[in-house]
Amino acid sequence: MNAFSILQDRGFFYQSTDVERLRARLAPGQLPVTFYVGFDPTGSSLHIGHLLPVMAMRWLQQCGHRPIAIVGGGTAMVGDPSGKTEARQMLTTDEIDANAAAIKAQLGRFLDFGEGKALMIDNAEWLRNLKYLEFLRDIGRHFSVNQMLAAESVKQRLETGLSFLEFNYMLLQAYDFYILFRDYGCEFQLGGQDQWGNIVAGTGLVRRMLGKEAFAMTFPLLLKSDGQKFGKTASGAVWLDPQRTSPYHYYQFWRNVDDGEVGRLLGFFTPLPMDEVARLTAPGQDARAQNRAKEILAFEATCLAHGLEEARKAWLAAGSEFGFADPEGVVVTSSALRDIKPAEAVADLPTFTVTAAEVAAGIWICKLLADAGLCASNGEARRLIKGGGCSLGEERIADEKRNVTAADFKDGQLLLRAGKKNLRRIVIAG
RNA sequence: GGUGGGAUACCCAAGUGGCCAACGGGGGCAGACUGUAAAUCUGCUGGUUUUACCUUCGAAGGUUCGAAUCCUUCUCCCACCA
Repeated sequence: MNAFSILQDRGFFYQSTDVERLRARLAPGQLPVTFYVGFDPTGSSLHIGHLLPVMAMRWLQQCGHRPIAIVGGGTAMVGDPSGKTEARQMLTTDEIDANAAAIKAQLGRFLDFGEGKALMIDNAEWLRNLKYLEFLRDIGRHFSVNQMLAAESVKQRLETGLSFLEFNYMLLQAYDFYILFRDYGCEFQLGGQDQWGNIVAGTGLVRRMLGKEAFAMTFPLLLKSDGQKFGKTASGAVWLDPQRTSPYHYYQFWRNVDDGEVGRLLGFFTPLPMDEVARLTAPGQDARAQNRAKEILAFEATCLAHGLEEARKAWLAAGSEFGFADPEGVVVTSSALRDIKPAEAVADLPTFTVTAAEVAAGIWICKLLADAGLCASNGEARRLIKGGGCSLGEERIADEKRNVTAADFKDGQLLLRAGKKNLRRIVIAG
């Protein structure tokens, strides 16, 4: 199938250069296309907000095309002004290098970095050693300041101020594309909708410098139906790094998306065929079907990010905690989830260990909530209890001075809840 | 370079000597209702050993019985002028 059609059907297409030529270039039977997407190494982990391009790369790779992930070690030193109202803080080269390494490891879960199949390149390779005068003469001459000023991303920043350093970002990104085209045969760049100006600057530079045609495409901005940014929760971003966001919480993030989002998200973040997605999310479904669709979304997304085993554990843990949407397997799906039965459920809940001595002495409930990571402080734990949001096993806790003792444990364990969705299994060590 | 304005908690934003741990809104968390959804209503939203104390209103000093509020210096941002 034409990679272009796949991206379009699944909702990845926002805008591109010449649609028909791009579709023709990506058609089966043509030579594989080398394409690239840039990632900012400004953090040490990707989060859900980065995932849309990653999934698009995955589809393209599966159609036989070759992805290049550019980790912008060079451009990160400048900072992209697009979509930001303020200048970004600077990172040291050491920080950038460490972040780039971490990001590569995460991308490896989604892309096949096998021999010749995909590349990960740090643009610091060519950017850090640029000679200013040469760059101005060879590259700068191809850019019209008038045009740059007209770019939407620059316009916005003209309101609040834009340093010359940031203004140069577009040239650097265009230069990346030129180098990749020249040295790696990369003819296609993808990016977020806010990158459009930077990306077409690149295709323009390639045309002027090399007289060749390069392609560009952008993804839609992913927002929740209420206009909020997607992928943020109370605790901040939802990370791919299991140290920051556990597979269980990762699963839960997807499990709890708004009803209206499920279809779109299944298209973006799971490999399920689109006709199945349409069927799963057809209008007028009952609660079981809607929740099953969310389970499938969460399961598949977790499977990609953390692997089948973690996804299975997350599904079982969440299901044994909140109930399974479709325990009989009535809803038809091609997802591997259909082969996992709730009967296997052995609750694999986040666990916190206390010592026998602590239990013997009695543990203050607020301290336990805080230590177990359910509350940020004792004070927050107090407020939680005052608000009626804490329970121990089946018992709602009303007394903020209560101590947890051996009598509260059953078979050496105890379920401590903060709200409906956060809990810890408390076990006694030894 | 000159002149004026600004910096308050996660974000926006009041407060211009004691009633300020600091109005209000957003966001978030929790409770009720539900389907682990949305919408709605309610409570909470600096820390601690919680009727009290401690730290916080850009940074550092100072005045005062007492400062987010007054003074000095510094840093950063914005506007206008050059």
